[in-house]
Amino acid sequence: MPELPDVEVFRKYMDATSLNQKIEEVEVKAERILQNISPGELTAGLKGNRFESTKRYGKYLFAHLDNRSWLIMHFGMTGFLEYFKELNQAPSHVRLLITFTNGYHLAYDCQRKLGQLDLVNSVKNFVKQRGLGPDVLDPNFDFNSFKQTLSRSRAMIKSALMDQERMAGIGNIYADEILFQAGVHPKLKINQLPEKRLKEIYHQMKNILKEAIDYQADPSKMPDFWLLPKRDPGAQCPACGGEIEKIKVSGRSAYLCPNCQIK
DNA sequence: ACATTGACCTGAGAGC
DNA sequence: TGCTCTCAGGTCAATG
Repeated sequence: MPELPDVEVFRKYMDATSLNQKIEEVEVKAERILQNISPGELTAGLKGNRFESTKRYGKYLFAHLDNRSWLIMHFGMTGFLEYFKELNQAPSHVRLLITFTNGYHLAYDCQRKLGQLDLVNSVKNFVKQRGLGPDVLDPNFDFNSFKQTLSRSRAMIKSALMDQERMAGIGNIYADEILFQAGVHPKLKINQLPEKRLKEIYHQMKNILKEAIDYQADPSKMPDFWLLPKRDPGAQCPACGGEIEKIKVSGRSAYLCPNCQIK
């Protein structure tokens, strides 16, 4: 679930629900989610404070507190946020439960516990220390920067798109969508791609991610010509009607149309 | 440099 | 119904 578009949707959700309310209670239900902080420290850092604003960088969500520190959220494979009133409405795998003084709760749910939570003082330092590349939707990340970060690389294009140190935000399924729309086979090496193809990938990358946000990152709202809602071997290619194929690329499942995405 | 594999975790869904 | 198996949208480390 949580690639750049999903995280952007979570960010907006948090803005719409959880800002400017005093945090009354904090419950850490899975210590393993915490990065460099103890449950006590996290609780102390949140309690009595309010979230004032949010920020997203790649697949990370940051919530600014009025004590000037930032709650960092990464969602792993299965994370999401849920705001609700009654505890019996809580989702199934709550790992952090925040209760506001208005009686509502904000839950960070993460079934597989592969997400991460932390508290830091500076987003800039965090991004730097993590070695994250530019956020893919940053307007400053233009075609030249894109080309630059790929230059002289012999990596497979799909791996490069997903490499958070090159550029931050793209994960397995949006990489597949981008390459499908660009008509590029995921295993092609970067140095096998002429500039024209790279331009097409760049263009699709920006558009697909923006549009996915408009669709609330919900596959059921995405257009018929997208591959994403049809990730299923044997499904029909929305472009040519051929059979969608599933292969492994850098250890992950890649879905593609062997007819439309030539090697 | 880059690909691959397995580990980290838990549970949904498929197949029997 | 219940059991077993496979797989999952991420990242990290070890290995070739």
